[in-house]
Amino acid sequence: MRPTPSVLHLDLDAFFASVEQRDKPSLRGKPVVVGGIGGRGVVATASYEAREFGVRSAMPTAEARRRVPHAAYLGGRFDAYRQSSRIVMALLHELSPLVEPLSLDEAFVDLEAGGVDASDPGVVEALVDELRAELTRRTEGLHASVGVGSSKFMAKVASEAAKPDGRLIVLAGQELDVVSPLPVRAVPGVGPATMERLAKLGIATVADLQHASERELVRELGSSAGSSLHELAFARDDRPVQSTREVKSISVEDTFQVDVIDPAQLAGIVDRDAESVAARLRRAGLFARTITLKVRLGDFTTWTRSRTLDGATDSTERIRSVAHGLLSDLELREGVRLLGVGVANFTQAAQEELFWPDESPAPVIEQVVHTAPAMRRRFGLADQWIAGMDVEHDDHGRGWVWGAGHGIVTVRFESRLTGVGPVRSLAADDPRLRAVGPLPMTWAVAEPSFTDNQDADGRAVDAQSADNP
DNA sequence: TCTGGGGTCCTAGGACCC
DNA sequence: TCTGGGGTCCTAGGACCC
Repeated sequence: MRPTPSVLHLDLDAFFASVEQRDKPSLRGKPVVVGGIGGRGVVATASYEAREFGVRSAMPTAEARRRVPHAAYLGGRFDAYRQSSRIVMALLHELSPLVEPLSLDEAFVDLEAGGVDASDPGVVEALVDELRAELTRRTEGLHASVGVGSSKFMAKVASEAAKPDGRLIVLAGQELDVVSPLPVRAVPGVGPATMERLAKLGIATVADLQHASERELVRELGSSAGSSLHELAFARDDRPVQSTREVKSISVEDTFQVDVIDPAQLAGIVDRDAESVAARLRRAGLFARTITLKVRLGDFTTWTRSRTLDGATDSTERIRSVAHGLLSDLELREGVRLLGVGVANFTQAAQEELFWPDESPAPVIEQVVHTAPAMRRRFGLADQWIAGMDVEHDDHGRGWVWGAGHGIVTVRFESRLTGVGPVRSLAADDPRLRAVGPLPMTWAVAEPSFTDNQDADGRAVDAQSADNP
């Protein structure tokens, strides 16, 4: 804990949904849900209008549709989110060289490292107000909540309390007043399972947590969670803001619209996943020793099987062959809901083994019928028009896909720079209609070059963005 | 209502070595 | 001969986060 509130946490409000409302004038003030829009999708972000109906992140989209049938359901445009995220991160870098992105829409900033006089509350208040106003200007209408405190924990708790579109600066000495009345669930790291265990001990609030002994917490939650929770209960937290973090793993997984039973089809999916993971590994200039296969069955039972090699590899063939070996060791009699391949245990240099041990050879796939939407998109087989995506028409200009099916695609022709535009239905194979990228922002931030990417590879944000659809 | 995809960190048990 | 303790590596699963 620092003697002054010099850690800042910024969180963009309803980020994905807000970008959609900014770029789609007809959706402003309306319920918008961004996430998986297939039968097995979940909500990534709901606009505040949708939240009024009880729609929440991680809720099955089917449930959201039941609650708000009239909301706009959009598949997400990660290029657009990344574009705005870069503007925000660049703005934060103007405050301090020490910025730690947690995701596209969240970051910590070390104000002390930026030379800010955090001992003067007036200085911090003015800085945060200017930051939020400038953020809204540069992103052309997004809003952020900002918390400032004497540690990462306090800053995060403060920004959460400030939501939406607010700011809270917790002065040194006020920490316990802010933290004590909170439910334990508000402490980062306390999820449903931990909350249940604490409830059994009669602990519901942070104040309750303060009265529990560290020994009791460690006995119930294990040494790591137990002692860290005991510290956080008193707002003690000395974790530094870290601008770079090493990537520890890379993975790809797909949930299928319908469970897959056909072994040849499963093998084909493992093939594609292994290829995609190997490509990302090479792009990052890394070599992996551990390869993991993940399988989820129809009843949600989840298995992972992994193998650690003597050497480190970035070879598609090697990863494919190990993943196939792991798959064939499983006895799959039921349908598979999810399949994925991951790599971990990285080194910076190849340490290829001279000989590969005998593994089950990768089966020859004659014909693979991919059912996952991501897979179909990759193959351009179907789902050409996904709700929410940016399109351009030779005659009607820029717009976005409102819906598609039965050979028809419905487009609303509008953009961030127009008013609410008209809706037109077109033939799905209209040659004058094509998918396009997001409209450039006036406040442009250069996309990180390939070299920059490698340098910044430590950051989870970059690892995530590498292969998003 | 029926549960995404990308990650990180932790735990526990077994193998193995000294 | 039975009995160690500590450290490291690997595997599997689980909790959590956005």
